[in-house]
Amino acid sequence: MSCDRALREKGYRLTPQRMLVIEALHNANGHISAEEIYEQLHARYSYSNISTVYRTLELMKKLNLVTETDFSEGRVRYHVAEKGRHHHLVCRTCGRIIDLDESIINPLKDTLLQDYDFEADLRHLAISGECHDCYKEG
Amino acid sequence: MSCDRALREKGYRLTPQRMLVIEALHNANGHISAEEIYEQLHARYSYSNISTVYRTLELMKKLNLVTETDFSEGRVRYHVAEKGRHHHLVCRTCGRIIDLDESIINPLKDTLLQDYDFEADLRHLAISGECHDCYKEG
DNA sequence: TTAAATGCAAACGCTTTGCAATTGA
DNA sequence: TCAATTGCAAAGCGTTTGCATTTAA
Repeated sequence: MSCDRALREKGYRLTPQRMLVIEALHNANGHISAEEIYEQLHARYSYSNISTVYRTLELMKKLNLVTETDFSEGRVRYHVAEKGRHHHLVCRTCGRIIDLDESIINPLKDTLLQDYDFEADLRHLAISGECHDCYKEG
Repeated sequence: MSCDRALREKGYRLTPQRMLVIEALHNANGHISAEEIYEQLHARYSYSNISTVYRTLELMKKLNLVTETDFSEGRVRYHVAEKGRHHHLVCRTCGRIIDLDESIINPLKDTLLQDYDFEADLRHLAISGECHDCYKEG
């Protein structure tokens, strides 16, 4: 279901600002920060505000329409939930981000459930480390 | 090797402030925040400052004497490296933290290295989710 | 003696909030 | 109509920084 409809169905208003935030999220290739969303919003709607972006993102998180990932950059990045679950390998040296399929993590998820009775929420994991090129040199 | 000696050997001074920061880290049962370290430091050394705590922690991170873990609390927590590597399951509902042995994560680490040529830094992973008691009720 | 380390106060960067004005349904 | 939403400005919070002063070695 589209984010637009999801908002409406829960009784929330679909304002121009919210539409543009949703559009920025969808157009983003990869993960996008609140600041970047705001830049796009502001370019098309100059009398808009970053607090609206944060409020919209908070709402969308609550409705499970976006997920939040912390790449340890001092700010958090957002991603539309419906684009699928995947994970990230973040190279601490060159900054490269390698996408990782959910299936790689599933064995761990299963172990945690069986051995620890813990239902892990592994929707967007960012694993830090070093990529091949960088640790070859280090 | 003790943190005190490690600092000395690298040519850094062992100030009273640094000793108290190290002591707070060692006495901490589990993970401790900069603010909590500062409270202990300040109680014994009233003319001390939180910026010293941050500077000491930064130095100790650089020397691999402490590790940093983000429990998504809006602040980061520290832990002496020599106390051993372990991971955490954080229940998003009741806040309970379950310690997890490193060995649980090793298969994933191996997979990432073999399949992705990625040397993952999994020294202190915090995995969010729900513990048995909470997801039984949810 | 002197470079390293500290205290202080101010700045920083991301995020949140109170409130009056606006607006979607 | 009128509660939901917004813009604005200011605050909040953890963390960092510039600089004069102090201090460990």
